[in-house]
Amino acid sequence: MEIKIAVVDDKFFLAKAVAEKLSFFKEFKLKFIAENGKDLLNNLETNSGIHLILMDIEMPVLNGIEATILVKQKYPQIKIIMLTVFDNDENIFNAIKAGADGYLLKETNPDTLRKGIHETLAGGAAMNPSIAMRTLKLLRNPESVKSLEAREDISLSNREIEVLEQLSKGLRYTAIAENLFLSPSTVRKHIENIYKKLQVHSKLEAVQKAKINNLI
Amino acid sequence: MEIKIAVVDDKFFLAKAVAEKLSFFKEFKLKFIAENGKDLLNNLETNSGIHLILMDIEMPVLNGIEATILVKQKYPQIKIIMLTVFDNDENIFNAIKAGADGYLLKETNPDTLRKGIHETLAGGAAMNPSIAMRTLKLLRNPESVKSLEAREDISLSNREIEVLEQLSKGLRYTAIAENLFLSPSTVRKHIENIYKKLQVHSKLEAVQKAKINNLI
DNA sequence: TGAAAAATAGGGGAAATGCCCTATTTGAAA
DNA sequence: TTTCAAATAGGGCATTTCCCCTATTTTTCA
Repeated sequence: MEIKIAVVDDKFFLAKAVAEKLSFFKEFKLKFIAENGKDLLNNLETNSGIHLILMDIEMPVLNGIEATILVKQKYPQIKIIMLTVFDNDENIFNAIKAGADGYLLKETNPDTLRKGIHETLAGGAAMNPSIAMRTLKLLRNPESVKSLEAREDISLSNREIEVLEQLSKGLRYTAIAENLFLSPSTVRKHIENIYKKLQVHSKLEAVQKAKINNLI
Repeated sequence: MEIKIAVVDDKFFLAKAVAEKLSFFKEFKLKFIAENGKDLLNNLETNSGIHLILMDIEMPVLNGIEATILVKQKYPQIKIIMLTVFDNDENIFNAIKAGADGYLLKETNPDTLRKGIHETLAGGAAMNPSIAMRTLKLLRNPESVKSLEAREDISLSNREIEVLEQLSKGLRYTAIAENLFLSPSTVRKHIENIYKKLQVHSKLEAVQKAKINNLI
């Protein structure tokens, strides 16, 4: 069966790149490219039978989140996969709330995109693993959802996040050192640095701040 | 690098099937197969350096959810992928809350399993699309989550809850004493009692358990 | 009213934490 | 290729926490 697809993106070259990825597979029929949400809605009125939309988020006139809400309202049968360069929590969460059926990054290779489309049409959700992990963290931490706007710009190293994760379970420095094959001194050092970056002064405060910012 | 894996499943033939899937790939080293959560924990004590656990859910003695909580508490660096035949919302949600890094179905083919393991070790989450869709629905519907929460029967006095609330903000005993017009000794005493009731041994654990059980 | 539970208060000691200090190695970026 | 951030490791010390112990007063409720 021929799968009818629409692409929504205001950046011409990016839309072109997506179109090319689709063209590798003969089961996909690209029906149109819309420049923004408004343009998409207009096209949908004349162009019936679209199965799936690949939607960018950042767009003028009507952005991808708003467009998703409107499309799902009017044509709930149409599947929507967000396809964007950005993967911040706020975008991910808003897209999910808006009713998106998947969330992939632009860098996704043609084969993964193809697989994602088929899975989505089969009733599943297409997500790349790092985004899947973000959704799991959001689910674990209802608090973090409430404060999406109040995020600070905190950059911890991978090692620091590992240590913080251990800390968050209530482990002592010695236990953390054993788990990560480090000396307790190193663990202490990492924790000192974490405290400075987060501007806190105890385990508990560190863990809470980390959770609000979806670091762990 | 060699990836050290443990499999946990009480059904011998199913465990065998998973082991065989892993054996197709030379980067995986199956360190042991445990029959249940208890057996897993025993094995982990002598067998250090495990990178990832493939865990069944339905098991006698200590099920996959409980085992995940305990493993993550003691060895947060170990990644856990649930590998089960059932995919009801309650299992999925509880597994995520317990700290699972992924959720795949037993029917998963060797190649997908391999990909999932690598993605998980790279910090992503392995999920099959139908399960990803379930998590999206859970995120959209915070209400649906509430009914799934597994709560223990813990009864704290009002005063204890007050103290716990202060504790959860990261305050020291002396600060809590001042806020509640108590002597530090009394605060200490309350906290001791709280720890006994919650069966924990530190501020952080107490606060987490209290949150899970909606006490604060 | 009498017993039980909760709240109050304190002592003491071992362990853990938080915060200074220095120092080497390594890997990435400029 | 140099320079800088990150990761590693350790010493020292004041403070805090955690876990025992006992003890009195207040509240609840059976």
